Amino acid sequence: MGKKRVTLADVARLAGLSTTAASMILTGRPDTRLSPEAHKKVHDAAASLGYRPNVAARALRTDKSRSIAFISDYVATTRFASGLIRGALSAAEEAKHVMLVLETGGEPAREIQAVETALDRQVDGLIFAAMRAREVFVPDLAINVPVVMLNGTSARFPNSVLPGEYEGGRKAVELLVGSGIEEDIVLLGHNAKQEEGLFRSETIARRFMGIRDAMADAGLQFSAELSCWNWEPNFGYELTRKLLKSRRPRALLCLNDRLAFGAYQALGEAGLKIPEDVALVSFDNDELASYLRPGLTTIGLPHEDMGRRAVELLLGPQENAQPDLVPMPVVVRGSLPAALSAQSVKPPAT
Amino acid sequence: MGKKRVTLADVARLAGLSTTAASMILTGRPDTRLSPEAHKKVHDAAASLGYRPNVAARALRTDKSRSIAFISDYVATTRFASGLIRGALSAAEEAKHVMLVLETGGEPAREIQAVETALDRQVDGLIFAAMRAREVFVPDLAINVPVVMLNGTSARFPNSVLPGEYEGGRKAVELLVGSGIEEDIVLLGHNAKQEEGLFRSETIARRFMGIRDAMADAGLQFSAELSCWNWEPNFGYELTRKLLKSRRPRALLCLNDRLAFGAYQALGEAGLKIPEDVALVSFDNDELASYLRPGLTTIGLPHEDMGRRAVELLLGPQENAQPDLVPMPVVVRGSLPAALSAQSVKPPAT
DNA sequence: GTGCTTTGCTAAATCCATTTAGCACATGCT
DNA sequence: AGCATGTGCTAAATGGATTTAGCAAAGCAC
Repeated sequence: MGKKRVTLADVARLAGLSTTAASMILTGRPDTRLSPEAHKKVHDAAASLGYRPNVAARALRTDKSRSIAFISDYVATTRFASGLIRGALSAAEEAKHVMLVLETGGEPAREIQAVETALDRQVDGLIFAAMRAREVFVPDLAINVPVVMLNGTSARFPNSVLPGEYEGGRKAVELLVGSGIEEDIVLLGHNAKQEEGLFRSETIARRFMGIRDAMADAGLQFSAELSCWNWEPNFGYELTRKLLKSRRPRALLCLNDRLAFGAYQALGEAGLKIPEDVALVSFDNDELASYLRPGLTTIGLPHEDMGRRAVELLLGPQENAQPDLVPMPVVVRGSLPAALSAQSVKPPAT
Repeated sequence: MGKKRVTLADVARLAGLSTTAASMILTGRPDTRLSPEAHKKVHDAAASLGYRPNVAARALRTDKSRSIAFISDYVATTRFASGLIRGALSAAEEAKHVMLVLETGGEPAREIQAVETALDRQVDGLIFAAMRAREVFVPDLAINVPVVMLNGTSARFPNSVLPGEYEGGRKAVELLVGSGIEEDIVLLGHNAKQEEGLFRSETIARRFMGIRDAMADAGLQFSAELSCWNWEPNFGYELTRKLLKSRRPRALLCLNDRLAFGAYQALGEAGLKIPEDVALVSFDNDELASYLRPGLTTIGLPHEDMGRRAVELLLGPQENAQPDLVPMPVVVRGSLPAALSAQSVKPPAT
């Protein structure tokens, strides 16, 4: 019936020592002067009783809970969030922390709620994750624990983890050039506001910069730039269809995989072969990209690495205050003319 | 500098009452005999100081933490997990609980770890979530809090939340029949072991039963059943391609959206029009299904509802001990000949 | 043997909210 | 007046760990 949990006092009693001694030994204090025999007795007692410390009691005393909060705007609209969460979760587990997940829907009231809830529970750190990389609103509350922005930035909290979009943009162009394509490349998904960093995402602006710089370095120009305000498959489809009425490009550089997916559909209908007639490169490494035939070559968003990195930063020494740029992996599949073989490739040296 | 947190004692002092009184008033005890003035004074004091109770202290005393643990095998391999998590998260928020998310990778050692970690933290309940509905291994530990199995079952813990696969299976067939298709229907993704419930998922067996029963009720038989051991796009593609060499079916009943996706590709290559030449119905309501053209009509897995339901069961009165079957929504898109218009439809009366 | 340091350990305070037991006074009844 | 009952509130114990302050015995120097 009433078998209560084993407490430190029980362990101490069995070991024939004080709770002080037991506590010091089990928490592994360094400067203690307790004898080796005492250590052994306490450890044995703890093991034989199956002692597990009461986390609430410990948190009450120490104000540390070995837990962190992952506060995100959306966890649903995700092929994104789950990667971030998974990476964070795994790093947290390694650091023997648990992770509270909170969702705010981007609503200020819920954001305040979430932060208060987290702080009430003595979390040792906060991660603010945004599903679209952007300047994130962080409620104006006194926060007395470390904060890391994940896939977003905040003026108040300089520590952030972002995808290395500039390099990613460059890589996409380099892939095209590297497979011998040097003319009639069309950019699919151009958006002036995004390029200026005004809409949705600052980091996308860097992706554009990388693309532009690499094009310039290769001495190339896009033969057309197709604009849309949203990067969904039907835009990719419509834009590509319209394009094909007047010309037939050698390659499409798509700003994400869903646009590329739409483009595949339009190319298929037009009877064009990928990559023989038209080659494609894209961004994100959506699950989608591996389902297409041929597989879509894409510069992946390193969500899992980012989540992991955020936790490491959070629990680490809290020094550097510049954004941590996580390299975007190059995932080579069949949508480019051969040269490289298939399979995923980690970011190369350069 | 050292502005500490406001404690209950501070509130009591400001209100000119004892901490006992403050505690009783703030926790909203029903049978208290404290005066209305006392109530007002305490509430005012708490508000003016911005008092927030220390959750650790409360948990220590009451053994309740207003938190639950969501223990899942995989959170990554997900278009699935995120729906479950999101639903659970939102129900937890409504119930003013927080949710710890733990991932085990299906490894027994980590499962034990996860349960211990959760219990150490005084969680008020455990949700064991499986990414594929199945009998789930639950570590053999003393668990003294409610447990709900989510998308899985366990002999030890009868409370579970599962998709209503039998009805879902029926609905898929009824959709085909309802749009006037009565012959030459091919089943894509048959798998004897799954149908017997021996492989991966028990609940899939019920999906098959629903399909078979509804076919029988309509007096129909499949003109072919294409088997494969894995429901990925390339299987759908290859099987459909092979099929098309010898015959041209009127409809494909696909066991999930990814198979259907593969079928779309093969049908497209063969120049067949959907739904005029070949109609499709499928299961899951993957994000994918909405990207296809025409959109894929599919019987959705109600992950979000399931997650939500699991939390409600967990925090509810703990009575019923039979599986809670959450209805699978019918999502009508363009892959069936008209009759019903577009858009998502909630499960109809029958 | 006196005085000082070191070694090995412990008593008691502390973190903060909840809860049990019960006090002091007022009211009602006879 | 005497006793029971009700009202409004509080002192103190409690939960389980960590941590501060410090005690007793042993070792050492001279």
